Amino acid sequence: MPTPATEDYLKAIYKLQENAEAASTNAVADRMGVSAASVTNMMKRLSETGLVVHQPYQAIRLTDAGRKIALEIIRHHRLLEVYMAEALGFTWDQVDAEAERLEHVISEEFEDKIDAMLGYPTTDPHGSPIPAKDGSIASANHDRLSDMEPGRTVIVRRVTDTDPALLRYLAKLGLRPQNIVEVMSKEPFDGPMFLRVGGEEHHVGHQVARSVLVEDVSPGETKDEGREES
Amino acid sequence: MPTPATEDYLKAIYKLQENAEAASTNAVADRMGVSAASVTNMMKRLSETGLVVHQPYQAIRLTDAGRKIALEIIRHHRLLEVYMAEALGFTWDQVDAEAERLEHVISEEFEDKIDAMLGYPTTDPHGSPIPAKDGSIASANHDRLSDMEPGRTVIVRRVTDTDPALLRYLAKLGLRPQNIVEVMSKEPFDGPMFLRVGGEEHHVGHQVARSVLVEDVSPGETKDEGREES
DNA sequence: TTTTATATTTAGCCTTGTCTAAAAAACAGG
DNA sequence: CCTGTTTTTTAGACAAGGCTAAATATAAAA
Repeated sequence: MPTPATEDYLKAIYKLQENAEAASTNAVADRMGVSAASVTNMMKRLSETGLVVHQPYQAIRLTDAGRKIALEIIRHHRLLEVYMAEALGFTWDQVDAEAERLEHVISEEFEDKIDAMLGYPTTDPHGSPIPAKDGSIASANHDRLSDMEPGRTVIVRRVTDTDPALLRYLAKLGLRPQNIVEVMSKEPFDGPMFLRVGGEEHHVGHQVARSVLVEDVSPGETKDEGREES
Repeated sequence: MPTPATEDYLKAIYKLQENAEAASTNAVADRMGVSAASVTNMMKRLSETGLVVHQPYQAIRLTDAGRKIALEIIRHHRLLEVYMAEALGFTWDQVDAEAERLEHVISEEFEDKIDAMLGYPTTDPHGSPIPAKDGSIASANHDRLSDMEPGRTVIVRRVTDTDPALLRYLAKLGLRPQNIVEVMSKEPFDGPMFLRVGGEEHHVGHQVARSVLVEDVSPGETKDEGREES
């Protein structure tokens, strides 16, 4: 049985890889809020137990065993988020912090009970996919709102930030999964975007728009043919 | 913020004191499943942080600060037990083990939300009182079923064991809080009791009957006047 | 290609929580 | 009041996780 610390490291490495970033010692250290030396030390031990592969000075990779644990924890995390939002009335900015601690201690029965009670949800309140019990996970290839050109109409699919203040701001703007957004205009050099969301118009900064993933539903747009080279 | 281990020690000491037993090093070690040396070591540190008072070779006592933490954790534990039984469909033999881990990680918001959702319950599924937020706790002075004489009619108020197998056995017998029990007969020398519970008759051993706390409701019995010296 | 900057690892230390084995204190019986 | 038993504490070790400071690779720039 892995410790909470082990689970957190594996989760951090998984998320970096998922994000197509190299899981370097520093990247993991940043994400976890620990020193780089602590990461090196932990990687040595996780290598010995066969959860990661780490050659000195090279990127860290998860083994199948390591990935399995990471996905189990992410499953716990996201199911708990849905449960707390749906059943306990938590707001979407509160659920991450709470799930961060609960994810390490719930039993398989607990997981199964809330999963069934929620009707086997496939995404969490932020639109992130919930891994299945067998370790499979849906990987939607969404675009960033910040990359969308003026004139586009999109549906918000996912928000990739966990900062409660940012999430409250996004909720106020209506930038939540399933909501429709029209891109009115966009300033160059990573300037703000001008958006229409549910009848209201807002200017939002580039950093904010970067954390909002969307699906293009503009008239004439065919699914899955957006950014290929042609 | 106390660690889970600290919380567990304080809880164990609290329960011993509640049970009118001296919280000796050995008693705590037994209850926690650790060595006596570990307890001595931990008590030294908890003394330094002002959570217990421990003079070498003497019984351990909780300070006000220590008792406060113990009661907060017990509150978490019992609220979680009620919640899991009521809202998630766990059986009363499963809730203790699960709550044992969750009690250390839920936030105040989580606690408040389930408390409200449950309608501010005052006892857990085993009949144990739930401490209030201010640290007060109802102390009912119940008798042990094993001490009741033939002819008595009692109501089960509480079960003081957490072993799942025992709890399933008690449930099958109908020995659950609020159920009415008639003591038909009782063998001497800690022998078995013959009981009538909800139309059925059962022979139960002394150890089992000891863990069932009851309130005497026999005709002519006046409340709170049972075992005084007269 | 040499220098400089950045990333990573090593070395050494710390705290928490646990253990076993040995020493010491307390208790009980005669 | 001495002696054997039980309880408790001390001493010393260990594993998990974390840190800082110093050493060493690697990458970037001149």
